[in-house]
Amino acid sequence: MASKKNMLVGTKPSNGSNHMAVTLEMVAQRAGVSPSTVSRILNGTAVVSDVKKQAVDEAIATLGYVPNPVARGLAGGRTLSIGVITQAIDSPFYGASLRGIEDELDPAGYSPLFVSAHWNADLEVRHIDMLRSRRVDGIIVLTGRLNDQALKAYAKSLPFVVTGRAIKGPGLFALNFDNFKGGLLATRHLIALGHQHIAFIAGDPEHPDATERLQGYQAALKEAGLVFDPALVIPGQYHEESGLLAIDALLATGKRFTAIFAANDQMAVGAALGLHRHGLRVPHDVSLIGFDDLPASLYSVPPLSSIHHPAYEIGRQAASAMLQLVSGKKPNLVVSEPVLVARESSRRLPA
Amino acid sequence: MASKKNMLVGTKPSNGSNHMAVTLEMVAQRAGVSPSTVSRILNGTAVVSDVKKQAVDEAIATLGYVPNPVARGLAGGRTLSIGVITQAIDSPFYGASLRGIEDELDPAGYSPLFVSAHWNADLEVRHIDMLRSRRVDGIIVLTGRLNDQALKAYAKSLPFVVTGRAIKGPGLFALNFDNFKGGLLATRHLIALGHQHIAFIAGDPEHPDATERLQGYQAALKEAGLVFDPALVIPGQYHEESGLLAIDALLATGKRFTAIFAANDQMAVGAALGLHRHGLRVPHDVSLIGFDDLPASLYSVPPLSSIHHPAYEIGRQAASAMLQLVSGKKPNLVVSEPVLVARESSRRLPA
DNA sequence: AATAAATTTTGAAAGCGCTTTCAAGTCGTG
DNA sequence: CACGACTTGAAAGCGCTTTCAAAATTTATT
Repeated sequence: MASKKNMLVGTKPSNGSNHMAVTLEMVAQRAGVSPSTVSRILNGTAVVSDVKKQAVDEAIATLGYVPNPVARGLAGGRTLSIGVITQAIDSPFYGASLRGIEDELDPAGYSPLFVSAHWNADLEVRHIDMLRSRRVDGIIVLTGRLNDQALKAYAKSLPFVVTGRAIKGPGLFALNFDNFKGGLLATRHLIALGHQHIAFIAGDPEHPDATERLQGYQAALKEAGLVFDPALVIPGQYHEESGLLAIDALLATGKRFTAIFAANDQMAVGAALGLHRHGLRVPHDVSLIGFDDLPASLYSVPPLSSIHHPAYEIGRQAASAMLQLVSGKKPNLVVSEPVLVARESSRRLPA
Repeated sequence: MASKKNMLVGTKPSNGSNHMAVTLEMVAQRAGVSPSTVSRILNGTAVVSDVKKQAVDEAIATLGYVPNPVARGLAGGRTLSIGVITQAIDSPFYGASLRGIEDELDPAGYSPLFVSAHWNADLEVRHIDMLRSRRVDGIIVLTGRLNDQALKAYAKSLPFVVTGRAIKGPGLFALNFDNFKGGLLATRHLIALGHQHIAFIAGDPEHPDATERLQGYQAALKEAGLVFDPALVIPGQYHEESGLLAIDALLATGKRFTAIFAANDQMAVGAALGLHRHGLRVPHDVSLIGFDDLPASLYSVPPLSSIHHPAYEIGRQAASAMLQLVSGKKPNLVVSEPVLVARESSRRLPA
C-alpha cells in the first residue's frame, strides 16, 4: 500500500501540549483535494462541491486543524487581529471598553492588539504604523488625539473605528457619546435638588469631551436662569489629584457653593477627599456628582452620583462596527444616551 | 542607463500615510548585496564585512525600511510579540502590571498580546493555544490557574514567565510575591495599634495568594499571643461586593472587633461602605487595612492603609525576564518585598 | 615563495503556511 | 458536438530566514 506521494506527517513539537502543527496541506492530502480547495472552503471564496467539502470538513475535524494566522497574514489575507489604541491600558474608564472589545471580538475569532498612546499624538502615529506593519485588519481608536484629516487618510487603506468624535468617511466609523447632554443632566440634577451655587471641576480643555461637558453645565445653568460664574469653574486634568487640588482652589476663591459637578468620576473622588480634608461632609455640606459612572463609584463613601457612560457597551459597539467594516458592511449603530445615576453623594439642599 | 535587472519599486499604498511597503529585497538591491546578507545584518546572525554593513545600513535609512513582523514570524523567526494572559483586562490591580509589561517591552521592539482568562483554566488553555498559533515568542501568565505540571510542559516549547507561584524549569521563570509576609505586616500593624479583635475578610481560597495572606494573619496573631477566632474570618471573592457583604456577615456574628484586615483593597473598599451603611466610622469606630495598595486607595475616604504590592514593577520584571529568556539568558530577578503603607483608615485603639 | 588547507564571507535557493490568479478539466445544454 | 458555466488544481507569490555550497580570505605547510 504505497502512498501516492511523500506523506506529510507534521512536526510534533516536543512540548507537552500535543499541539501538532497540522497544516492546510495535510488537510488537503487527507481529504484528497488540493490545498487551493481547502483554502476556498475555509474562506468561502468559491463554490466547492458538497462531497469535497464534506471530506475536507472531516479531515479538519479529525486532524484538529487550526489555520495559522501568521501565514494568512503574509499571504495577503486577513490576520484576524484588530489593533486597539487606548490612552492607558490601566485606565479605569477605558478598561471597561477594552473588555467590551475583547468580548465582542473573541467569538468572531479575532484578537485585539492593545496599545497605549498616553494622550500623545506622535505616539499614536507610531502605534498606528506598528499595527499596520503587523497587518492588523482594522484599527479601533478610543478617543484619539489625531486630527480628523489624518484619520480619514489612514482609513483609506484600513478600516478605522473611532470613539469620542463625530466624523464620517469611507472605511471610517465613529461612535460619539453625547457629553453635552451628560453635562446638562448632571447639572440639572443638582439644580433640581435646589442648588444654585454649583461649582464645576473641568477636564483637560484639550479633550473635546471635556469642553462639551462644560457646555452642558453652562446650558443647564442658563435654562434655569442661574448666573454662570467663571470663578466657580476650576480647571482639572481628569485625574484624582486634580480633583483634590481643585477643592483647595475652590475654597481659596471664597465663593459660596453648595454643590460640585466634576467632569469625571476620578476627579470627583479626588474632590471628595479634598472636602473631607477640609472637614466638609458629602453630601451634608456639599453635594457632589461625577461623570462616567466608573464601577468603583458604586463603592465610594458615600456612593457617588454620576452620569452613566457605557464604556463597556461602547467597546462592544466599536468592535462590532469593526467586524462589520472588515466584512464589507456599513455599520449602523447608535451609542446609547447618557443617563443620570443619582446615588448618595448628592442631596436636596435644606431650605 | 539600463538597470541590471528589473528594478523593484515598492507599492505605495494609496492611503494618506506615506507608508511605502519597502521590503528587505529592495534594501538588498539598493545596497548591492543579497537578501540573505541584509537579513543577517538585521538579525546579527552572522559576521558581515563592514563595507556591506555600511551600505545596507544606509539603504535601510534612506528607504525607511521596517521589517515585516508577519513575514518574520512565518519564516520561523521571531514575531517580536509576547502573549500576556491576565485574568481581566480591566482589573485595577493587573492593569498596573499590564502597563509595566507594555513599558518594558516597547523599547525592545516587542508588542504584548493581552488576553483575559477570567480565572478559568480551560479558557487559559485555549488562549495559550491561540497565542502559540499566532507565533508569539513567549507567554507571560499573570497568576494563572493552570497547574504547575501543564505549565512546565508548555514551557518546553516556548518561554514562559509566570507570577504568583514558585516554580522552576527550563524556559520557565517565576516571580513570586511574599503574600504571607504581607499578611503578617498588615496584621502586625493593627496589633501594634492596640487592636486585639481583628477580623479578616478572606480572598477566594482557590487562589494560593489568598490563603497565604490568611496564614500571615494567623501567624501575626499567634506571635502576639492573641487567640485566632475562626468566626472572625469571613470568606470573600476579592471584589468590592464581597467586602460589603462581609460586613453584614461579620456584624451578624455578634462578635466584637475593632479592626478589619481585608485580603485586598477592593474588598476593603466594599467593607468601608458596609461599615458606613451601619453607621460605623473608619477609623474612629473600626480600623481598616487592605492589601495591594491600588492607586485608587490613595483617594478613598479616608485614604486606605494597605500593603504595597508592586504591580507595575512586577509587570516590568516579568517582561524583563521574558526578554532575557527569549534571548537565551537566564533571568535573575527578585521581586521586592511587601511594605506597609499606613494611611488614615487605621488608628490607635483608644485605651 | 608557492600552494594546499582551513576559515570566513556571501549568494542562490528552498522553504514557512496560506491565498489567489490562471488555466485546465467537467458537465450540461442547445 | 461545440460552447458557456462551474469546479478544481498547479503554481506563483507574500517578505523573510536559513541551509548549502561557492567564492573570497586567511593561515598553514613544505
